[in-house]
Amino acid sequence: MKNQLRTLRQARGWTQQDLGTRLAVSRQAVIALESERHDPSLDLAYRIASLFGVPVEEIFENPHR
Amino acid sequence: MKNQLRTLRQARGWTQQDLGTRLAVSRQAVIALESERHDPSLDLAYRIASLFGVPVEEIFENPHR
DNA sequence: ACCGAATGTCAGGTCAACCTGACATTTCTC
DNA sequence: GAGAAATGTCAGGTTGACCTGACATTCGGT
Repeated sequence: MKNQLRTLRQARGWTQQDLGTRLAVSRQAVIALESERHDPSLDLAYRIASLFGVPVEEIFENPHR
Repeated sequence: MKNQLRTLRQARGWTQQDLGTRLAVSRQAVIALESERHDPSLDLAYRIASLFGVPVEEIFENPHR
């Protein structure tokens, strides 16, 4: 699923480890999300959206319409 | 995670099987979601939101912030 | 009260989304 | 160019979100 995670992280000047810590996930999980090998759980998607202060749909593109 | 799935389904007059078919998931998956034993994947959450025509956050309550 | 439809539950399986730890490669800074 | 930091990759493990199939219970219509 296409997403804006790397863009948002870099805009904050955070490392992948920084982001992982703030989201309470591993660095490898951040890599997998940024490289679009994993979709986040809904709960993690909500944590990400809250952290960046934008709606989930602005970070993870809804592939259904 | 608290959600409005049962309310929305019943408002449409659909059975759990009807909803499962429209979402391409099993009837048992619908039961698990309605009874809040499972959170949906982000992709399924998007399918649900698109089916009912409302934002994801209106169906599944964001527990963060 | 009966019957069928709807709902709920249980057992057992698969797979993707997480995890840790280790190592390789790339990029930044001096 | 050397060292450190950041990024990427791999192996192997756990768990929850799905699956099917079977059976039990509850509800609605006649």
